[in-house]
Amino acid sequence: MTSSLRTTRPKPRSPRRRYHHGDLRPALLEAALGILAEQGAASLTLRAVARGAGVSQTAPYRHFKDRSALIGAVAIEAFARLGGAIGRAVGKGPPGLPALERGLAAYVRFAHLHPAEYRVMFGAELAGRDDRPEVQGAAEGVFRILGDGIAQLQGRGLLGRGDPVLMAIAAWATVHGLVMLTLDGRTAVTGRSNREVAEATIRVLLTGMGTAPAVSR
Amino acid sequence: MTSSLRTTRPKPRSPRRRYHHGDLRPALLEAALGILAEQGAASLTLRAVARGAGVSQTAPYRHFKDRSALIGAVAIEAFARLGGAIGRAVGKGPPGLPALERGLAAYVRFAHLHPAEYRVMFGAELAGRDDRPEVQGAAEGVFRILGDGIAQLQGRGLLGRGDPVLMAIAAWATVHGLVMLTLDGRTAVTGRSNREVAEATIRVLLTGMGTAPAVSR
DNA sequence: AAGTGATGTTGACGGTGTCAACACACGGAC
DNA sequence: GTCCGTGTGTTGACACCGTCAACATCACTT
Repeated sequence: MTSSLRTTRPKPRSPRRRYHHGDLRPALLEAALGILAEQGAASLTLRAVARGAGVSQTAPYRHFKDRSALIGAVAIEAFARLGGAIGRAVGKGPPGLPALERGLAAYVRFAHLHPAEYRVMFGAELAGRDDRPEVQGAAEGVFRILGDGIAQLQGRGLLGRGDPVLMAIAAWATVHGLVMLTLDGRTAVTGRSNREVAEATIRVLLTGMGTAPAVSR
Repeated sequence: MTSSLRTTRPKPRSPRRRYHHGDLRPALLEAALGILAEQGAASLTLRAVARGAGVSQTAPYRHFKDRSALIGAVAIEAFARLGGAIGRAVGKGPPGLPALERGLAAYVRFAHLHPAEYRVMFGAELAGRDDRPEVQGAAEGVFRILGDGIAQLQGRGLLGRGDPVLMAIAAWATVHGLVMLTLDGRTAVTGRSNREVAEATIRVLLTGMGTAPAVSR
């Protein structure tokens, strides 16, 4: 439950090859991030992570129930960092609609900087599981930033009326789809750059939210 | 290259267990669709498809270079059906913006009706491969419907100005993200129904495209 | 009638997730 | 200080997967 990457290593007591690693869980998550960055999401295998931590292939089972639990832990960390990146982007600069735009751009930038991690966050392994509430919670944390911001802007009359939750979902769907299409190389054939595509898409979204009659509910 | 599901079986000559299947490729694709519908995309394995067609596990290699080629063939078929569904929805009813809205709704409906197939179309196996141009082509076919429609509506002054390609990408990204989030159950916690979510998102999108200053280019 | 190329099968290899049984080592109870 | 229990890591094994090489079958040409 504590998660978080290594901060202070407990006991590097003996110098060489000891039977117990002593700090395996963070080491596994670290190895997972390394694999994601260097080899991509497809190579994120339980055995590869164990190898990366210099440990036997079944050792991870002492810290993660199964492969998808490890994936989930990685996703939770990544969601937290994504939320941090968005929060920082929103914070530094003028408030209001520009802040919302900076937040959305930060979302897209994070995904483009860490494509493999983003794929893990929204990959098939974690899709549609009502177990693993912690992963859902981490995702909701990011979503809440968006929803709160939108509700606030609505209150100041800077966005159209309507259910802020539905509007937040629409915004999330837009940036998520944008990220997925660009990450998958689906927009490459059009000759437009990722930057152009992102700017145009966010502009359409902001325009739509600005004057949207949105929804009856 | 011929693809397409079984239309006329060539020779069911001998009644029982013959060495050569005689019509394997379509049978494999049929089996793949069955697995997708009944067990989901995760179970779409080469061996399972072979079992489904009642054939040895390596028989598919006579018709598909590797697993991802089979996946690609399934995706191509699915893209074609998606395009058909969109075209039909656009065709039946009044033209103009309502037609665009019907097309977008049909896109979302198709994905919700065939979630496993949609996951295959946009799954990690096919993501970001510049080989397999046929899959890219099939996806482009659907994209072109959208782009042409948007350009046409722009010409009639029913949509905002700007690069129609970028606007089409924005629209595609929005519905794709919408589909992904709902398919993955990510919007379930908000308590909003898929229908509500889809309608609100499409409304925001249409509003954004209607008056969007869009893009300099 | 011969044989040739396309189509299926058999057997095998390495890789993967996962489980059961075993080995080690740290910490508290006496 | 010794004993031992529990958490942590290892070994060995199983089933499943994608893939390849070698072999079997069969329809069609000549």
